[in-house]
Amino acid sequence: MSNLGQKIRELREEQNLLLRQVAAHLEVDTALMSKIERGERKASRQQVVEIARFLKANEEELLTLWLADKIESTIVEEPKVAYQAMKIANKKLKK
Amino acid sequence: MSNLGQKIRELREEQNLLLRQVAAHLEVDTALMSKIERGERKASRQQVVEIARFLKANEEELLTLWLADKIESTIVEEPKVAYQAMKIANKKLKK
DNA sequence: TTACATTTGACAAAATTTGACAAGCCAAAC
DNA sequence: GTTTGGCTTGTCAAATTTTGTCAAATGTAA
Repeated sequence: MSNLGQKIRELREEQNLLLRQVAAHLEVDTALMSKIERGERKASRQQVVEIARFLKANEEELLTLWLADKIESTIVEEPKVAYQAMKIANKKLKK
Repeated sequence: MSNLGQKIRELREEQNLLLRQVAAHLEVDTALMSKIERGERKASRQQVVEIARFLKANEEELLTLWLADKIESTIVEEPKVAYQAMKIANKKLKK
């Protein structure tokens, strides 16, 4: 399960909401919502924003998890050089 | 200029090679090679491997720069949460 | 069994990426 | 000032990847 998906599921279950209800608010199929929670599909940025609103979560926090997922899926194929590449990217970030 | 592109250009110029010559070895258009060096197009993984061979460079080093470029382009749109997301991704990496 | 929530697989539609081609720019040589 | 050669740029079609739906399957509680 992805960082974001896990968080969404937690929030949703805490509030006793159904996948169907969250999906309805995003105007997407329930199946897609299921996939997003399980990390089988990535949510779009706009979807993350809407999910945050609907689940009364901190938007920035969800966006952080969403971006972390993206980074993870970028590096996962290159474990050998991932760490070093992260270091380089991080350096640029600080500028 | 991208991390990888800059490195490729340095290597190529050190060896007094023309874009056209490197392009020929990859069997791509010179224009594409130019774009790769300037970071306007991403090289494929296989292309990076071939470039390393042709320019007698360390393959792992070039792959590192190539991955760093990918990470950078992933995070650049979300500067606000990028640092924190990197931290999360990095944590996962260590496992 | 029924009813309902979630998951799965297959697929079409949509979006993004890739690379070629042609035309353009620039400097050096003539 | 024209030609030459290397590099760059814009555009576009093709290829690839991603997205989201639908139908069917699975799970689950009553």
